[in-house]
Amino acid sequence: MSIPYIERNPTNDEVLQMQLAFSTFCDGSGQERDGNGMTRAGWRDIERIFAEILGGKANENKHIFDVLVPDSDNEDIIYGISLKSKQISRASAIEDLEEEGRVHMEIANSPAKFWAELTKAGISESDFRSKNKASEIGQILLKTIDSWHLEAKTAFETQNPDKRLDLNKSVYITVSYSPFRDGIGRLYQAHSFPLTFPENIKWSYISDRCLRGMDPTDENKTLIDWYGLSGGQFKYYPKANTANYKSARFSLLEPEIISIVEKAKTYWPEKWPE
DNA sequence: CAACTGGTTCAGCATCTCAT
DNA sequence: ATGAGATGCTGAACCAGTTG
Repeated sequence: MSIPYIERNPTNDEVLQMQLAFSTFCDGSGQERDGNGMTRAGWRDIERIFAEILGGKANENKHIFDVLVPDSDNEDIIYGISLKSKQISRASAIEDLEEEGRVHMEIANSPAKFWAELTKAGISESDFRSKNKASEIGQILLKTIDSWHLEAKTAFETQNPDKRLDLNKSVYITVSYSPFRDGIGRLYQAHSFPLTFPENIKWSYISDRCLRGMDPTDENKTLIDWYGLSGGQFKYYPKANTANYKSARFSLLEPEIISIVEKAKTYWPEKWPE
């Protein structure tokens, strides 16, 4: 039995499991409020869903890898999953993911870490402000992110000496979803991508604040934005149809909303003081 | 709608405080 | 004086909002 999103596309049944699992969080228990009493799964909920369905476990501690999944044949081989979720603002953008659409990932928000590496390489903020060394900076950003993965691997293998964390098959998984639309609700879709970035990204400043890397397979399309002076967001926009694996699109079912009190009464009908 | 900025939460760490 | 718990700060993680 191979692992969906890491070694193959999920089956129809596995997408159905995901649809139903996501839908449970609409009953009032999800972390995100979603109008008319509904809720929906927030990032922690999503980590748990993937951990359970893929047979792994969720870290829930803001580490690089949110979920760790053992290989189905050899439980000493572990794959890391870095999970991202993103509402795509344009209403029909979720449909566009089949063709030209791109997935939106916020890989990191840690200006301090990036700048530490840049400083080591002799690059200063004034270089950024004067729009110099674009490709040099871009390379270092990518290398920095790469080093986080290596650090995560080393840390894991130090703590679990008989296990191996396989970075080659570890992935980013992005859950993209549309805004709520009448009659449709929200549509969800998951895509998985390798941890490595493509080669030969061309970097240039597109404004005072943003260093941009263009997609080598389409020189007109943005692949990476880095806002080095405002929050340090590193945003990654791979084309959705270049994903390694993906789910079908799915909507959510609307369960009964169960209040916390109702739930408590259900669990402990005799204990609940009326 | 692309380009940018903001808000919230929490871990991790440093510093403070106060009873012993 | 000391050390354990309280307090506070920073940065990293997230999602989303605003602007032209």
